[in-house]
Amino acid sequence: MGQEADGIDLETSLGYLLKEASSALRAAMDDVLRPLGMTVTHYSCLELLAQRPGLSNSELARGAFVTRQSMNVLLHALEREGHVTRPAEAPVGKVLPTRLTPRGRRILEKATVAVRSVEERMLAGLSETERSEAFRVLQSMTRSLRAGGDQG
Amino acid sequence: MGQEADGIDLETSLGYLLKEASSALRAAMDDVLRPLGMTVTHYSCLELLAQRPGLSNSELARGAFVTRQSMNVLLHALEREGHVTRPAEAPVGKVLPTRLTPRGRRILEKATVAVRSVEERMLAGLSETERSEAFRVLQSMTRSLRAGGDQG
DNA sequence: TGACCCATGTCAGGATTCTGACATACATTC
DNA sequence: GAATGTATGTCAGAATCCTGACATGGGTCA
Repeated sequence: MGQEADGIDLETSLGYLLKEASSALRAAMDDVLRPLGMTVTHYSCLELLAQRPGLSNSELARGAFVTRQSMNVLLHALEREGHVTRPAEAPVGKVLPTRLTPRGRRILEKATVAVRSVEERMLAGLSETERSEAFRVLQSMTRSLRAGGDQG
Repeated sequence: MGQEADGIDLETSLGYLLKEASSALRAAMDDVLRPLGMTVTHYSCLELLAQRPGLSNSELARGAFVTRQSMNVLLHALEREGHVTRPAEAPVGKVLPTRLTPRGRRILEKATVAVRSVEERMLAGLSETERSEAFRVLQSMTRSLRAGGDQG
């Protein structure tokens, strides 16, 4: 009610609110990551590698929500800075498994502290049940959106 | 438990989930908007103008989560296509109030139908109480994130 | 009235990302 | 063993967006 055929009320739209929250999160993360010379994609890539060493370029791209090409240039930069290593030749197939260097692991630790503070600030004021509820709802939304994308 | 000082478990991170959901939503909206030759920012701008006619460039930028500069080039494009109109001179100050043309209103109606279908798909499987719960939680997150950003 | 501060619209430059395309490697099928 | 389909890494070009900067208009305060 209140939003007939004349438009979608942005004030009450969950889609708009989702974008708003995501935008605020990105901005907050960028703020705390900037002193470390890192960006959100930077951090995402490193964090993914810490949890699942040996990930390929394509897998990292999917995990960080960017294209293979973007992740490729990022990996080259990280390699140049000595934060990750990739074998010159693929052990099997074309996949070049990427791994963190000690230096990469070190800067990731700093970034993790910063990011965790942001996440805690975001969750401030929410009870434990509200957090798990939000978790389930967000998962449901993502699943439903992905399910429909295959029809085209 | 399970996510001590060695990192943030992306599988259980609400921040990561938020980004994932937002990314899926954007992809789904782009899919249904592409046949109309529109992008998400396009649509956001038109929808904002429909609800609050006379919005300025800067206000539209904030509402669509882009910079003034990006919104400026978008408005020029929309003006060239005859979807919006802006006075040649500012009635007061430097602000140029923007308004939808009948043609802009027409294409917005089509876009609204498409976007509404995406939003309904996203909300499928969620009860009414879950939706309002998600609404409150997302609002709380955004507010908390914004509150801390002013300290720098 | 004048100084100061903030917000706006706009221009130029650079950085980032994406779209499109290609060759290669593995798995599956016949 | 050959053909096909899928997935990967990479290159080139274009589109997009942002950072930095400038001049202008309005409000506040002395």
